[in-house]
Amino acid sequence: MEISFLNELNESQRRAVEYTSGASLVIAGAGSGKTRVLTYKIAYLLKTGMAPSSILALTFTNKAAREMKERVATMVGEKTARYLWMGTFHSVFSRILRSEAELIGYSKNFTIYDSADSKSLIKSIVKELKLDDKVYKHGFLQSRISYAKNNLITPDAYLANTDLIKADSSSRIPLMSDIYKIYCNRCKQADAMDFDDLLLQTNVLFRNHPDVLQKYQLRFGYVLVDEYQDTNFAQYLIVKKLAEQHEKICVVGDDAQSIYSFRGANIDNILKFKSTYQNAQVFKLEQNYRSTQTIVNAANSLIDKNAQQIRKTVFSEKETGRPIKVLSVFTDFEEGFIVANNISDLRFSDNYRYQDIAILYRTNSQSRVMEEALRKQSIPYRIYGGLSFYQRKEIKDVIAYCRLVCNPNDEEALKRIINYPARGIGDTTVNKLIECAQLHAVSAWEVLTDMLKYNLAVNAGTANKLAQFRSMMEVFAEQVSTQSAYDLANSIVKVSGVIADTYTDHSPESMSRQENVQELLKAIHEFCETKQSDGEPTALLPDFLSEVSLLTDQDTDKETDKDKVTLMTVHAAKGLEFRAVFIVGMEEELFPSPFCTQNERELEEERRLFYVAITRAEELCFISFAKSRFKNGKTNFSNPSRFIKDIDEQYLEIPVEAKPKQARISDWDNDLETERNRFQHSSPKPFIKENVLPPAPKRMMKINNSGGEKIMTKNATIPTGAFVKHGVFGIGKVLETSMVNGNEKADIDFGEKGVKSLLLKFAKLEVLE
DNA sequence: GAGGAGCTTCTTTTT
DNA sequence: GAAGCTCCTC
Repeated sequence: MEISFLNELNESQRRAVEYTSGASLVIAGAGSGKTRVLTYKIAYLLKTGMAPSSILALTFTNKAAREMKERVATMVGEKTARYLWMGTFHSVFSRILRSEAELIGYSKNFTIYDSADSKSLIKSIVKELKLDDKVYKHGFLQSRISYAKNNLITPDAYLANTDLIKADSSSRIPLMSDIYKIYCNRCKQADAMDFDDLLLQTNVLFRNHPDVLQKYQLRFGYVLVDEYQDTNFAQYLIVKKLAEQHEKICVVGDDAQSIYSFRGANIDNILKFKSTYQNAQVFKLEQNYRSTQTIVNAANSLIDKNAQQIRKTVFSEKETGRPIKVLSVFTDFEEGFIVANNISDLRFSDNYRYQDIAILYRTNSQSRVMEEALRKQSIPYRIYGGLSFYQRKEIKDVIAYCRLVCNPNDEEALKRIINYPARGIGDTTVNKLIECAQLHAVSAWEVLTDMLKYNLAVNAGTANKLAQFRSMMEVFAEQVSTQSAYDLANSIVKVSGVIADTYTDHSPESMSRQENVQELLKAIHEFCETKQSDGEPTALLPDFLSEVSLLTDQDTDKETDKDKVTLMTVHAAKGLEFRAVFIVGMEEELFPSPFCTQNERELEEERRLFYVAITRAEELCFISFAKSRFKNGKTNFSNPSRFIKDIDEQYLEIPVEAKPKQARISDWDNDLETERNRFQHSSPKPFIKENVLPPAPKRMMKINNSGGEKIMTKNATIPTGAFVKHGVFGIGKVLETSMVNGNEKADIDFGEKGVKSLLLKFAKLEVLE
């Protein structure tokens, strides 16, 4: 059959698209047209006679799914495309779980706990068990539970696993397995699944109900998976089971862009695909259509340092392009300033629009300095990540009401709103309520429905308040199946008093809370309208909730954000591309993250992360590092990231003094001094002001600021014999002071670190009185 | 039980 | 620097 759109593909892309007779793995280098292959393959399957409802295409983000659906729709028509099973793992399988929920002991309207809900539940369990929350840290417990679920280890299997039990007792958390078990029971009791459950319970469903598995095996004639390198064991197994019979499966990914192991992603899934599917065909897409040769080659030279990888030769036939510019700066403030300057330059002399430019960083907390610098220079920007719309307090409050109305057993929702707005039901009462519920092995709501029966020990006044709350919720609950989602949500915010609570004053904060609540109502309204125009029955509140719980920040993207610079983490940037990219904060202790330098495997993942960052750039890439950075309330000194050295120098433009030599600390101090001199002389204007410095702690006298302006005073002279504190060398004793070219110099004994000669003008010293 | 002051801790990436 | 927590007062 001649299908004309295949001519729009290169040879290897075309071969990957046309192979549909068995399992296939498409290794798609960065920028090699991965999404193109997926969409064309789906179009090809449709053109060759497959029904759209037989095609299952799984992605990791809603955005990727939406974009792919749109692209398929332009090729085969919207009418066909809408019947495709296309979405994230979590959304597709939550849909399947809802229709099969009763089989595994959940109800159709089960709640999805987000990670804040999980965290809160874990905290209360630790508290109820009267454990020390400094030993049993909720973050660690949460990741441990997530790890277990991702690897399909049930609480019983956990208990039987001697390795895990040993690890827990050596981490001094021997009760970990109990917490895990209680956590699962509580979720079940609340009729709630957390994110990991959506995958775990799907596996449970398929394992315990072979007929159900078979139904879906027959339904899905072809399975496609995007970003396969990011799948975890639970996802791997779901996919494997679904494709077991026919092996009509195509996975697409790039092992070099595997950056989600912290979420359980297992790079082995892609590395060992060929042994899972014996007859699998492998296609490699190696031509990069995105970036200049320099950027591709630089990225190749970096990733070459990783041992774990599927070797491939990514190449570009675009122009050579300019080298990657390395910017060495003194402070994080200067970094922001320089980046902002460069952005203005690009805009005026190289004709870049703001939307062509992105600033990428390792951690969200780095966005603040960048933001300030951009604002000072009136550069429009848009920050992705951080606190998303659905994580704001007022939004979570309203959603919690909705959740409780749809699922009265939802304990986390109940805890959140039982006393919001304040109605005199305090912590003591809530604790009693939950304790009582645990005692009788029922949900907290169940206790509320019959406080006498369960012997809830509260006084009459409190009992009355609880009863009032209960009847309010019952009135809402009665309307769940009759009122539209919008009408019900509207009466909830009015009757519950949430709206009134946001109108208490006229502060900007409460104004913005009002706006947000209105915005949410608008979103529910739009949701109902869309369903209606699709000819579906009236959208109910549970319908809205099932969609909203899997939305993320990126999905609330407004199209009104036109010409703005993009600020995001490198993780969030995966899959995106920009003409110019600034990768900031390329420092040790930051990128690679100090949590990931323990072993080679983690370090390689960080290197892949840097690889992802570089390959976002089409034309220009800038890498910057600061020698000092304000972090967690204090200034830290750091060295350039080891990863900069991993890039072949021929693709870099490095300022002389920033050449990464063996960064010995004693050399570093000299570098700092050179740098400070350079900075003082070349800086266009001093933008580091006194007030950006952290306040000097009591009993300490500040000798110097960090560069721009001299604030040293005569009486700041250090007496011989005084003890001083230095950011890098620690505490030392002043041996001698002298004047060098009009500058005061001190010889200081730092003990193990040796005796250093420092110019007081430059060295950041605190005198310990 | 509510709300605020002051202390401590803790820092990664997210469907 | 910010969020979370505890303790204190009303």
